[in-house]
Amino acid sequence: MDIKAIRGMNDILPDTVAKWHFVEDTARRIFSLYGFTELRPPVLERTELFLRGIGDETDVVEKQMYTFVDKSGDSVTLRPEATASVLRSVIEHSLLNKDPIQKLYSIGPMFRYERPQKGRYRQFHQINAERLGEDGPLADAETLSMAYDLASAILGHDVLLMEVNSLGCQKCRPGFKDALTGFLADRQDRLCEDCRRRMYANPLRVLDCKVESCKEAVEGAPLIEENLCPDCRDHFGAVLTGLSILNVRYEKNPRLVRGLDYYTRTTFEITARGLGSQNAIAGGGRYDNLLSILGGPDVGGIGFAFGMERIIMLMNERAEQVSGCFVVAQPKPEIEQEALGFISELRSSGIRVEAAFGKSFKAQMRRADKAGYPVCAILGENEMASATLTIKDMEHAEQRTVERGAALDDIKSMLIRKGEEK
RNA sequence: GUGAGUGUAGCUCAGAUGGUAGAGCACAGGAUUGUGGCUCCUGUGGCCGAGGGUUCGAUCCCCUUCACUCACCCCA
Repeated sequence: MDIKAIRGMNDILPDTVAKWHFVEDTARRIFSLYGFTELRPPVLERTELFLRGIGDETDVVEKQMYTFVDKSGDSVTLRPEATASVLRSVIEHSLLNKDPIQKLYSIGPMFRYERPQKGRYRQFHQINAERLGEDGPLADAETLSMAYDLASAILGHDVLLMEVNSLGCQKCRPGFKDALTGFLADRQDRLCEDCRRRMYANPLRVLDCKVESCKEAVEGAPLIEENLCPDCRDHFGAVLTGLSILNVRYEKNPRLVRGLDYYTRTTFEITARGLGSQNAIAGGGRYDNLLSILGGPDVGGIGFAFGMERIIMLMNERAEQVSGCFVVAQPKPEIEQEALGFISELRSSGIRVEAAFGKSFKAQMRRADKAGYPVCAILGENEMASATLTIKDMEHAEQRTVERGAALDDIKSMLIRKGEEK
């Protein structure tokens, strides 16, 4: 086989798909508790959308997008994140005119052209939530709480850390940026090469640098929290109060920065232990200008993205519980045909049924065992002759032979009993 | 884009100073001609990542290349 999957694009094989289902089901359940509904945008959008939405100087846009020209000559891009697409859809369909508050989630693949490593792939999957039309800080608190509920429902609280920060708004951030740049300029000889470059493009990033000399140089740098305007300061304080009321365990991290340009005020990240260096399983924040940047109404929003691969790596194995009946038939044409009829009968009444035609008796039993079927129905020459079926309880290795007409009900009640035991 | 590591059976990995390979698991069959799991026996399965060079001979040495992994950058 010389054709392989494209680098960074992984097959999700049957033995892990139960985890994916669990994560998706949990998200749908929890999000609906918060009144969210699903919106499914396409994976391909006009490139322009992301240039405007994400910011054309961000790494994502500058070097990570799958962009190409389609047959009509338009530049199109596989979405690197969902927010821009969801907002485009909200604007295009005037959803905010129908209801000024929109609470939406979406689940699906994203694409970024990066070097793959643990927890980072070129096609990856996100669960995305957007809450539009509420400016109040408690909307932020609820949204963060929803993200935290999802993460802890899957992993428990122990491995999680929720970090929160405020990035200020259009009024107070520029002043802070200048102050920070000035501070950094005074000690740029102690900064690493990357940071000297970042200092002007995105000075907030320098605060987050892992290089030891940078960490030292940055000590005593102005903190955003001390430079927030009164409105932003009040907002941030109320968000934190809300989180406490909601019993969300969080830590303030004044160095927390986001890589996308559109964030304002509240930002947050949930990290988990055990993931290596890509340890953020969810991240997001408020974006009060993004709707209008994309040509929509001047309405604020807050949202987050949740990395499915990352959380799935941390989950324990989940075995699918098989409930159903495996039909074992002696490998002779007339017996197998009789079995096929019975199989169809079982299936019509909603029971999961499998058989393995043409395999030896022993091989059929082995398959039934390995697939985890709790019950087998056995049809051989004796049963054929006496119009009976042998029903075997696989867990207790007990079996009995019953009239053909009673077999269906017998299997049904046995499965119900076993279902209740678990 | 940068750096490091690794490529041998479906999976996890051994292997020899150069003489074309082995284990465990998995799979198939048998011991038990109509009964799974446990045990025992047997078997299938490998262009030793690809191309080139050195050599009588390369899976092993040299060069190139590709892939994967981890890390940096950045992010979910």
